[in-house]
Amino acid sequence: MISTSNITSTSTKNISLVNTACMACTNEHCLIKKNLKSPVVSEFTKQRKQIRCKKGQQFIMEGAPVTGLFFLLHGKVKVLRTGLHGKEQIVRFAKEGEIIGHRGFGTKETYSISAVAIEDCILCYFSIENIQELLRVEPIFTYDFMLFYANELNKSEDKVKSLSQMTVRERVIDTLLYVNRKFGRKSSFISILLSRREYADYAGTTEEQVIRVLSALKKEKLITTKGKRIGIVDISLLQKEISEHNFYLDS
DNA sequence: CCATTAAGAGTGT
DNA sequence: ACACTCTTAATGG
Repeated sequence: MISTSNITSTSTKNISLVNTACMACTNEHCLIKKNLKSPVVSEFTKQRKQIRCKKGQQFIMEGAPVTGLFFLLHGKVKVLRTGLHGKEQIVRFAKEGEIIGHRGFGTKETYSISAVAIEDCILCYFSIENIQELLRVEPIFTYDFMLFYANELNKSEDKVKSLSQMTVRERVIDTLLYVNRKFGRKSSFISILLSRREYADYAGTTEEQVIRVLSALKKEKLITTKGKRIGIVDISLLQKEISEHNFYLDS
């Protein structure tokens, strides 16, 4: 679950931020950072624990008792649920500023999802007791939190729709647009490294299907590839292909 | 630095 | 889904 073992991060890109205080944090989208002007929230911040997580490391295990809530300070994470046949379904990807583990929170006493780092990560962690206390006493924060939940619910309903109504090709395209929107591009390639398998796990298909759709898109000059990297050439054509079916989602 | 090996991409059946 | 080839990344001398 929570990785206590934290090998001091070595070679990989300087993640040398040591105990970045919330005050100095640059994640403007973080719900805590956003509400720091509240003295209650600011005081609460002292309960924060910082956890480092290496690429590939799992820090939330589906089915394990809920202990707290994670805020992603740095890095990228995939959130997944193990399907009936042992297949993993990627529910969403997360980047800096996002909350992870919120679903096992409330009535549930175990996490309903797993979370694993797809890059070296730094996580901010708060125990469930601390968060609950904050939610009880600070309505401004609670309100933001509620908005966040409402939004999450929308997205997951949209995801269900896309999985059940789109063709494989459309789902792969939808996935490409989603990661492109979320992580952006760097020198004409989507700035995240995902295996074809991971694209498949998000799109709800198999690795082979993804590879085939990708090479078809490549032939049609809609995307380019270089190893694992994928670059979108004609984003509007891809969007069009999905929006024509009225399934273009902004999740 | 090069050579070996492992992992992942891509394709045909 | 499986088997196979090819490419690229990781490892170790």
